[in-house]
This record gives sequence, C-alpha cells and structure tokens, in this order.
Amino acid sequence: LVSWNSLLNMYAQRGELLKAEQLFERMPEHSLLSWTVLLSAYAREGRIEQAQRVFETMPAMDLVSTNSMLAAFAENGDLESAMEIFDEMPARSISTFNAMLIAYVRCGDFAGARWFMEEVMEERDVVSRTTLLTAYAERGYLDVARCLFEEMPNRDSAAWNGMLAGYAQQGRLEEAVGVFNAMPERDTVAWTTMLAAYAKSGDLAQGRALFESIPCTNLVSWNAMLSAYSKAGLLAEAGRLHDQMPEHH
RNA sequence: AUCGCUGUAU
Repeated sequence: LVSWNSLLNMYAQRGELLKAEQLFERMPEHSLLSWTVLLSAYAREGRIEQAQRVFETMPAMDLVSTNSMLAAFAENGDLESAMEIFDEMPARSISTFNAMLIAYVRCGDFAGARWFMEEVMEERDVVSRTTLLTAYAERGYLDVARCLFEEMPNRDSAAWNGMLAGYAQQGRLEEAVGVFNAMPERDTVAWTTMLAAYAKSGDLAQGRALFESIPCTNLVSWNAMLSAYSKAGLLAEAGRLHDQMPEHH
C-alpha cells in the first residue's frame, strides 16, 4: 500500500490528474493517506469542488487531510470557507495556521494576515514569516518585506529566495545582487531568480554568464534563460540554446 | 525511518 501511495503521490505532484484518478481506482485498498493525496491532487490543480467532494466522501479525516482542504480554500482566496474549517478543527498544527495566513494574503487582507500571525498564532515559524514577506514584496512593499526578513530568527533557503525574488521582481537589481551574494548557499531557485533579475534589467550577457555557472539546472532555469532571449527578440539565440537542452529536462 | 498538509524561481 505504501508503494501504491507513493506512486499516487508522484502523479499528484506532477499534476497528472487522470493517472492519479485511474490509479486510485485500481488500488487494492485506500488508506487515509491515499484519500488525502487525491484531495491534494485536485486542490493543486485548482479543482476545489472535486477536492471538496473527496473531503466529504472520505471515510475518515485527520489533521493532515483537514489541513489539505483548508489549504485548498486558502490558495483560492476563499477566506470564509477556510475559516469555517479552521473554527471547527479539534486540533491544529503550524501548517493549519500558515494555511490561514495564505487565505488572508490571497484576499489582499494584509492587516488581517498580520493580526492573525501576531495575535492568533501561538507560534510562528520561518514559513509563516516567509509567507508574509513574499506577500508584501509582491505588492512592492520591499521595506516591510526587508524588515520581516531582518527580524527572522532563522532563515532557510526559501526565506532567502523570497527576499531575493522580491527585489528581482520589482526590478531592484542592486539589492538583488546584494542578497544573492550574501546567501549562505544558493540552490537552483536562487540561481534562477538571479538570472530572471538580470533578464528583467535587460542584461542578457550577465544573465547568460550566470546561467552558465548554475551548478544544477532544471526545466525552470532553462525556461528562464530561453524566455529572456525570446522576450528580447533574440529568437535565433533562443533556438540555439533550446537545442542544447538536455533530454531529461 | 521523505507514502499525504503550509512559504521561494520561469
């Protein structure tokens, strides 16, 4: 059953809904976990009604499955439905609270999000703070984002990447470079974000140089480089690069 | 002891 579930989860992660559905039906038995994976598969594709149907059909629910349903509403900006679930939960975890934070920021309710984090949540973690950080950064409140970043007791790669992306997306190349250089370690997300920052500023040469030095590329980093060329109208260069893309990407 | 839930890149 464990291996059925892992395969099911693999399809779910990739968004291969049909395969996930077929596998789910073919499985010899379903554990609570199988149901939860199916629910998340629908949620990830934005099929809220179907996720909800699974949620109602499931023979049992636990904290994780309820969190998944809550997260689905949250991602969709349905604060009301999210709250309804939240209020009725017999037990909550940090993921529960963090999902609620998403519900607030997806609604654009920043004051609500802050209030929730500071007054309602009994504990906050790096995920909670990064959620707020990126929400502010996306809206251009980079100084607020920076404050949240500075005040983090600990920063993981997503926190660093979130701050980096904030500057990158707002076209603040200098600050982006500053963050990038200050990072204790850089994963592919960080490299790709920095590449996108150069591309956005029109510095394709720097972008390309950076791209060449990425230790471990993936489809996203290739897409970033390719679309940088395309957007600049350098279709020939894009085509040349495209042909060099490794098969496994 | 990474089979499921929350934050970051195109």
